[in-house]
Amino acid sequence: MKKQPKKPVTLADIAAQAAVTPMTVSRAMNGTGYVHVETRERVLRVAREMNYRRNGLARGLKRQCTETVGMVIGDIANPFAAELSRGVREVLEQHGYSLFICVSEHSAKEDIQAFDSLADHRADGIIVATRASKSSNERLAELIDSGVPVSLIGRDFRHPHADLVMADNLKGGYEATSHLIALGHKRIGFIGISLTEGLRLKRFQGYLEAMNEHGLPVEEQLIVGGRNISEQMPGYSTEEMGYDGMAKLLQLKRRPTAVFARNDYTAMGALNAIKRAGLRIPEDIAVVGYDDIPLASHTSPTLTTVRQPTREQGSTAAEFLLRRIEGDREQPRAEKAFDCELVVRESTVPAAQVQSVQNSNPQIAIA
Amino acid sequence: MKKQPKKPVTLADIAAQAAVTPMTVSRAMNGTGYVHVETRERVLRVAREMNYRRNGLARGLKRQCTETVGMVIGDIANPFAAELSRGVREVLEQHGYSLFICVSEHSAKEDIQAFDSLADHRADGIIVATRASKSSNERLAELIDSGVPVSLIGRDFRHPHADLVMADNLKGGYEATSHLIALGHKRIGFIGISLTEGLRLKRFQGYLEAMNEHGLPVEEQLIVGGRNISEQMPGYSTEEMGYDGMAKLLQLKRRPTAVFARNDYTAMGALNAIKRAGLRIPEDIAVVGYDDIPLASHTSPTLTTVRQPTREQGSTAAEFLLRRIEGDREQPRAEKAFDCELVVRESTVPAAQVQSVQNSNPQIAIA
DNA sequence: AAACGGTATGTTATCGTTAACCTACCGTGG
DNA sequence: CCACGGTAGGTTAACGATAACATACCGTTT
Repeated sequence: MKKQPKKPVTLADIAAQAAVTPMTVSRAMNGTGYVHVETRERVLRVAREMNYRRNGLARGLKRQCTETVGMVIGDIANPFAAELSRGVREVLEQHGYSLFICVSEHSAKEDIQAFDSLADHRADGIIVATRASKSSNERLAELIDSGVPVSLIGRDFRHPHADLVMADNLKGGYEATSHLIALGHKRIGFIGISLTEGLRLKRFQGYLEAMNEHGLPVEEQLIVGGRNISEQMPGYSTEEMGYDGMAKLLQLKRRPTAVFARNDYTAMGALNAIKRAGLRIPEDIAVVGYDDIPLASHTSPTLTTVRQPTREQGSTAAEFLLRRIEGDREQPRAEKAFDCELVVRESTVPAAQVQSVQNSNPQIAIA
Repeated sequence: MKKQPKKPVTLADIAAQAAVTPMTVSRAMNGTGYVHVETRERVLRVAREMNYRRNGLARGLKRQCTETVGMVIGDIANPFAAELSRGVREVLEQHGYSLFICVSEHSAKEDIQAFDSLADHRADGIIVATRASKSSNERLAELIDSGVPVSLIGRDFRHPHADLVMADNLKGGYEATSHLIALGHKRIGFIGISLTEGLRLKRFQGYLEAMNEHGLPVEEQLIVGGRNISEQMPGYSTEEMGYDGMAKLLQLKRRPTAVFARNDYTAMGALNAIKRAGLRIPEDIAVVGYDDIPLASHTSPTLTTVRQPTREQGSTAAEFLLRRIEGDREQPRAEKAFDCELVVRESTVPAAQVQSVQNSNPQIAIA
């Protein structure tokens, strides 16, 4: 009895061996309908012996669902995206769905490819956590219009039938900047403006708002990006953006006394640039990051940053998506914005003083 | 003419609109067979108007291939895995395959779930880059036996019909340790032994070999793991392992003068523990990591580490897999081990002296 | 004894696409 | 004028699983 690995085993093969019809095998495998105990056991035994593996294509085709969800992220190495995906997976797993992740490397073209690929393979729904762009938004709208359930995370794009989860980054940026202002800083730089996003970046708008509200002038030369060569920007290259941007700021005649970076990687790059220049943090320059990635509490000095409830954003997006998959696909958009939380560490306040800052404002968390 | 997003558009729908048969539509969409130019254009126009999306399930079912490859990784946030996946994607994309990534969170159970999920959905092949375990190896063997092309990366498991790509970590561990020995260190610790892997970890064996070869005693108390609570170990928790392990070593009466960490995250944790203890690196304790993740050149001090050609491992695994998918699935195993390269930075040699170390051994790279 | 509901199967048709085969037309070269 | 090869398309039958329906047998209940 030689194995013939050429042709995969089908229900019909098992049925022949077990002297029943394929339908009975199907029932036995899925536990649906009536099957005599002995029959079921015989069928399952044969299936195991023949190393049967169900054909998800045929199954999905007939059942019109694959119990599969796709997630598109821009950078697989980004701890923020990683944490999102954990939240997503937690929820999906409880409901028996598999998660397939597609990486777009922050390119709009590959974003679209990922959408298409997932839609073609009839994922039951798609979670999108990449940066928005005109072309990808358009394709996304087509998908949603054609009935594919979609849930967006932190994506600046709204559609009446796509759910949306995000963090209140405007407020986060505002609080980060206010924290620096409260510490007495007046010349505060911003690192991480990119060409395509321009000024729409919410955490940057929060920075502007805080500056304006406290009557501080916003100097254009204190607002820097990276080299802006390409849009491709994995984690470690945003770190370069931070390094280069900080280097630019350090060359100014009147350099800033504090900087707010678009994310923690960028902030880490800035930390390095400052240290290379022989300056002290936070005494000479204070630094605030964004995201509170795990590494933020392990840099030296540890990094003051803004934490967004990352895993919760993932799990909420998944819950929204499942509700849409299993309910009405045309139901109105669900939307949820999570509050951010300032986490004060040594990059803005010397270790010894951290405690007192906390007491002055109970809103602030200390790590 | 209202849209009916309920039922997705099929070839038959387009055929009706364009006054041809579904077969002609199929030919027009795929560019196969003869189709009159005008017909093709009419068909394509109708398809676009109707927002047609091909059904990959039906297509895959009929064609017996999905042009899809699955990849299983243990930790999505691990830059090493990220870089592997980039290598994989590069190659797959050139050949028109999509990549779906499944994350197992370093759990054997979820490893198996990922395999099953990918096999069920009839991925044309699977790339596995998770840690080996008994149960997952068994399931993997079943899959391979049933004809699914599988390509393994850095996984200590061999099968006659599964290709294997890895780095020569034995040699890497040997060279890292030898480097420390050459610098005059005699008491060298190892951080990162885990309960399940035990002593099979190749880079640890390299450590042992180097110590023995140079006549240095291997002291059991210098070999530490982390808290070993769970097997789940994303990047930042291996960092904790490094911190905790180093803390243990620092409490010894006679502490080591150098440590070799199982990977860069672990090494970063060790760096932090040493700095917290007020000791200098490398003067008091030298540290070597493994993997050369992007952050390794941005820590302070920068991290001496062992670089493995990561992206190449990914692309080679993908090439092996494609060869198997498109050729004979029963072809004998291809196997390739990549050489590692010691990268000397400040955590073992003070910045000023790095140059001279390089000259004494042209094998060593300087970053 | 007929009717009924529960149990255990078998039959048929279909999901959407495409490989394989078949038909038919056209112009051209022998 | 016919055979032939190229072109343009249609027809049929799967791919593998399962929903929907049909069958058949049992033991009860009325």
